[in-house]
Amino acid sequence: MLNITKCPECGSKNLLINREKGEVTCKSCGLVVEDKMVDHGQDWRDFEDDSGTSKRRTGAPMTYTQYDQGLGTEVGQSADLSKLGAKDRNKFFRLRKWQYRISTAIERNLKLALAELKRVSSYLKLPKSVEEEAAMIYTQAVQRGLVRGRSMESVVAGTLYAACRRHEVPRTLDELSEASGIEKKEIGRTYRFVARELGISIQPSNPIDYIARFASSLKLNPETQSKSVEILEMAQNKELTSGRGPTGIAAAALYVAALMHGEKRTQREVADVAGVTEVTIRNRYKELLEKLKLEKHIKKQKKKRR
DNA sequence: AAGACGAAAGTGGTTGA
DNA sequence: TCAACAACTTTCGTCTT
Repeated sequence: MLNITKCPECGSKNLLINREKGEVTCKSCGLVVEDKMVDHGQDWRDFEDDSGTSKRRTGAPMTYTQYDQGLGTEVGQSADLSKLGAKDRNKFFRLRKWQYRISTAIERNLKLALAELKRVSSYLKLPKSVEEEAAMIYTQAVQRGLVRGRSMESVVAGTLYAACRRHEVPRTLDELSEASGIEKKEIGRTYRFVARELGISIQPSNPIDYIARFASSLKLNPETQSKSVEILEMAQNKELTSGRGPTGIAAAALYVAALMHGEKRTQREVADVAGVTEVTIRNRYKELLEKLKLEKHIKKQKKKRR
């Protein structure tokens, strides 16, 4: 299982193996090479923070991407209906009607939603474990009636966003938006709502989590990549990262690292892959330089004329 | 000519009264 | 519910390479 050494997509040997998440990701092109080593039996970490009612999972592994998790029941067909008296027959019909109403409302929704979920997930090349988690969250959301008043698609997008964050493979709201066709702010809204209602605790996403993906779409060297991670860690120690958009910081760190390693990328290039503007990069970049005293590493001459 | 820089005004979201 | 606020964007003029 772990004898993969090369990315089948781009041939790079620069693979990132994450045993905890059970994934092998290509750092060069972002392809998820292998994600089948997941043990679904213990994939579910505590679903809520330590306080309060925990929904720790027990029992046999289930797959949430199957819309009824294989647990559906049905009131029987009308095979031996003739044996029943009129009263029983009425009861039978009533029961089946109820069963029909309950099951169709929830299950049909789930079926549709999970299809949409899979579509978006594969569009974004998300690992299976994320997809599973998103499906699980969505299922709970439906059962709690949280979808009411919201479009199914936006809730799907929101749960996917949440699942990505929990698995530390964050996608930006923009990417989710592009993949799902739902407006960014709508996704953010439903995401927050669902997260709050289900008591999912999600820490603010870490800029470092974005580095690998951004670096590979910019075709930067691994050294540059690890340099930018270093920069980010320093920045975090100096509390430069709080309150700032993680993508902006990640972009700036990448930009600086690229300069230091002579792999120059324009601000525009970096800005594009990170989904921020050049101005934001400049601001973060400026802060990084002065707060981290990195000036000496970059050839620079200051000249002011007016 | 393209990239980098910075000022100023505008936008959407969060927060606290 | 509303206003203040911070982060980020858009736009644009200027400087640098």
